[in-house]
Amino acid sequence: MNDDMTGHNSNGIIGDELRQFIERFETLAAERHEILLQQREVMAEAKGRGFDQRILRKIVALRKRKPDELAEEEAILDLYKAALGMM
Amino acid sequence: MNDDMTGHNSNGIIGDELRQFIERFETLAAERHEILLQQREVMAEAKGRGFDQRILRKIVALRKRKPDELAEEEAILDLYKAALGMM
Amino acid sequence: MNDDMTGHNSNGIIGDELRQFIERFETLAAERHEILLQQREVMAEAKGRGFDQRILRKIVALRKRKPDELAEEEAILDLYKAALGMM
Amino acid sequence: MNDDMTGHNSNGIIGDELRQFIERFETLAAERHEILLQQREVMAEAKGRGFDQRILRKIVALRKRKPDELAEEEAILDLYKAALGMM
DNA sequence: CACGGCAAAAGCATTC
DNA sequence: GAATGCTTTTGCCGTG
Repeated sequence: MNDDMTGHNSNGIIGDELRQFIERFETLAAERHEILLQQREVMAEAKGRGFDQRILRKIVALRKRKPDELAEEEAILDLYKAALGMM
Repeated sequence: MNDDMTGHNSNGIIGDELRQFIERFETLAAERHEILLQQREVMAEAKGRGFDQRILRKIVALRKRKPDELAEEEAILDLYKAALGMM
Repeated sequence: MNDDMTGHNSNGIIGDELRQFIERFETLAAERHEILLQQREVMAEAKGRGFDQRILRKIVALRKRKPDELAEEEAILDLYKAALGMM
Repeated sequence: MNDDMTGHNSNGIIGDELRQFIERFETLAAERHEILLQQREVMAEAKGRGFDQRILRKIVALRKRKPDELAEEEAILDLYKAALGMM
């Protein structure tokens, strides 16, 4: 903004340090975004090969979860369904 | 599915309670949907009067963000100055 | 902004009409938000009665879907699981 | 689970292809997570240098929104004028 | 007018 | 308990 030496603005030593942290952070954010786009590409390619993207994501989510937690949730869901006469 | 005489497919007290929560939730969801339809009507009417729906939605979005942003902008400036030891 | 008669700003006839559409739309949006809050209350109450909110939402989602679509998706999911040796 | 000799739990060509898409996706997800950790390191380092993490994140968010908003603001103004027949 | 893609909202879990 | 990031859902739009 200006180049005075008062330190009362973002061009002082403190400001420079702050700026560096922010820029490092933003660079990493950009990389993350880049990878996100690559993930979309993978999904698009899979779709092009005839797979159902929605279900692929379900599979990925399933693989990430602990088997016993998964079983637990299934059990409760069945319980509720039974209570509602949905089975 | 069962042989109780309540006329509901729920099984037992728990099932009834569960069903009530779900039905209340679904009723509210239906109301929300109803209002959504009214919003579409407003948009359709505006369109009939020669306005561009896309633009209207942008204006609404902008108006919504504006107050937040003003407040945020102010807050951030103060925080920023504090972080730089300017206060 | 001003009260001239050029029609070149948002206080002319056209501007008034535009404003009315926007305000009607925003009012409806506020109502929708209000109902959303009520839905959250229902869920909170159910949780207080010992039900699992996450699974309640799953039930609601299940009830909304067409049975045959549901079966179809289940089938594909099982197919993929089998292909991956997850069963 | 099966008796093929590939050393994979996949069943058949389709399973292999499916597995590849999923693993590529998961690898990218892991990379994304890795970068997230690096972002946290940057923040931690900044904190160690006396900056307030909450403020830093706000600044980043503000910087991110700014360009978008400027562009949008401009666009909306033009659209708005067009909608009002001012062009 | 249905359908799929895309953008925005909301729910959920996690982290600080 | 506030805030961040991720996932899922929702709503909108263009195309066939």
